[in-house]
Amino acid sequence: MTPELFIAQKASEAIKALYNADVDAATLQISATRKEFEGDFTLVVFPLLRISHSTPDNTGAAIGEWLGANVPEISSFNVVKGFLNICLSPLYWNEMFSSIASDPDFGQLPSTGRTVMVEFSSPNTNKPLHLGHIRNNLLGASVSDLLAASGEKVIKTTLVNDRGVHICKSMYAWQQSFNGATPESTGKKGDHLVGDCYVEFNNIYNKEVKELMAQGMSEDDAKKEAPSLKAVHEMLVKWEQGDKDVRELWATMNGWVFEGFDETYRTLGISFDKVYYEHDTYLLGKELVQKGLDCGAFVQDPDGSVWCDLTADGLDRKLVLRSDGTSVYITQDLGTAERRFSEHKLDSHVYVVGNEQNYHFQVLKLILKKLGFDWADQIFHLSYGMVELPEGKMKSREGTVVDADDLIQKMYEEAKATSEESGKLEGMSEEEKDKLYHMIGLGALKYFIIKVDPKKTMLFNPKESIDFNGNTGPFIQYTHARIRSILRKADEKGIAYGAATLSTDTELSAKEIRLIKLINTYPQKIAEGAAAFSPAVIANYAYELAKEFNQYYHETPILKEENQDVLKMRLTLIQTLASVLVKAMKVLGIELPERM
RNA sequence: GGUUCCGUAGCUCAGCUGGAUAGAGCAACAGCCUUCUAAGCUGUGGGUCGCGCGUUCGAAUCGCGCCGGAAUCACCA
Repeated sequence: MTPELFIAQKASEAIKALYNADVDAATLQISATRKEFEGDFTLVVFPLLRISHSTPDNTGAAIGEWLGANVPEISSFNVVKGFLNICLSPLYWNEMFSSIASDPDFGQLPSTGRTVMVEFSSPNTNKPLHLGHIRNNLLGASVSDLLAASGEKVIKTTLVNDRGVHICKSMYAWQQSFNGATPESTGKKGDHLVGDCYVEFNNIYNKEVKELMAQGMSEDDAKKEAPSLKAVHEMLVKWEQGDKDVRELWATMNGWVFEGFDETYRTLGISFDKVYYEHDTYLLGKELVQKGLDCGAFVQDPDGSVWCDLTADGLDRKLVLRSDGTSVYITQDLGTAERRFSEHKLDSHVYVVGNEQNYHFQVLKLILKKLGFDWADQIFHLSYGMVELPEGKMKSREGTVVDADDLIQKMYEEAKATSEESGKLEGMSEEEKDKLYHMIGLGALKYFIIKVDPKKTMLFNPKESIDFNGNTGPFIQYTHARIRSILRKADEKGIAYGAATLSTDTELSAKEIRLIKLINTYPQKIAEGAAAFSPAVIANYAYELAKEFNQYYHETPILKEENQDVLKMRLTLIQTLASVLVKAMKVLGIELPERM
């Protein structure tokens, strides 16, 4: 039980005894006492005045006195302007601390028995990953871990958009201008090579359009009549017909991209439990169109196209089947959702997709509801904002796109430079150092992105590289390294510590109680973060924890302590702190080093 | 025009299930390494929480209306 709940229950009893009124403990407002006042938790008494028919001060004092007299865990209280500040006894904190320290599963919430699928990443196979994809991937991976920590069974998945015009464009350009180039022959990562093809296609196309216009064609016509575009559409038709040559090239080039993506995923520490490919799923959903017509949710126009009318919900009419009988994007999404819920017996499904698709998901949910699926309400669109540069949006046309691989490499190099400058890594092997630089570089990048509320547009300034000081990943990594360093020294001296060594009457300082209180809120933070699908909650919590430790570190020379009980308590405290930091950062996909 | 989201210090961001004097980091300035790691710590300056009205004992937080910004509203995905 949390201390807040404990106090609320006791306060509820107090109100019953004093005023003979029944108040639900859950409705009482208990919060951590602000630093400048004395106390651990504060009960706001204003809402109780209607019951007490007295002044805030008198009501607070009356409840405080009752609590002091009847609850042994409450050692003292004071009332300031309608706020009842309550101090819990040292024994209470000692016992709480010891129970946290001895619980290896602390922070893992009990199983809910629910299964939730998280779809994220879902890349197109014509371009390498960029900064926007990184935000998607990091959010998806960490929200998955967050949900798992909150007791859900999580299935991580991605839907690879491996078919369509975009990949045909790359294929066409490759045939025209790349003379059989392969990742091996060029030494290029596969996704980058295919990305170059895509860029090349646009060059070819634009040149053709210009030429046609020079011959007197209007811009609109030229854009439609460019031979390269026609060739690409032919290619797409051939692909749909299963043409052997086209399919072969398609498979080869997609293969290159997948190899490239895999490498980036591996570096980022990202994996999936199940991968869907669009060429397998793009025909799904057509039977739902019939179902919609049958139940009257959809209507068919004279030209044969099928629509869902959402004007009553403040939206527009939405096409679900073209007049030629082929399906559109949303048709497929309807079908895949239905299949996933039935195949995996899902209780819920989270889609990590950028906010440019807010409308799409709004429509998707509504249509599924109209089709009578009761799980439609269990679909959540984790919508995240764009990553912008100081000069605005990233634009591939202007070459301002921040490439994922480049950025990761840059972070590695900066971590290396900073580490070497500090000169603390003597005696570490080159291999270990290399691993550490990756850990720090990635830690900085991941934390930088995850600490921001997902739904907000965030700014990335490539010139002012990501910081390693302050509210950053490396700061938390550094904090962990410091703690491990102290514990190593304690081990060398043969000092035993850990939950089993604790004695319950060891005196705790105010700072230590603060730390314990903060550690104790970790499970609540996990629950809160999971409910909001926001790993940012955990990131900012971890920072708070690390900062609190660093202050403690400076005012308390831990190893100089002579009282053995106090020494053990302190070592156990920082050990527990380190383990919570590790857990919290693991949710964010950030590793913590032993040294740095 | 419809829908959704954002607006907090010079900059990047927390805080938002209503509570006490709105917090961090960066940048600026001033201190602290013979001490368990200075990627740290301490201090100073910096705010009309976009604006207004309302609800309330109490509003950055909730409601309504403006203003500013973003995304989206394809027989594209």
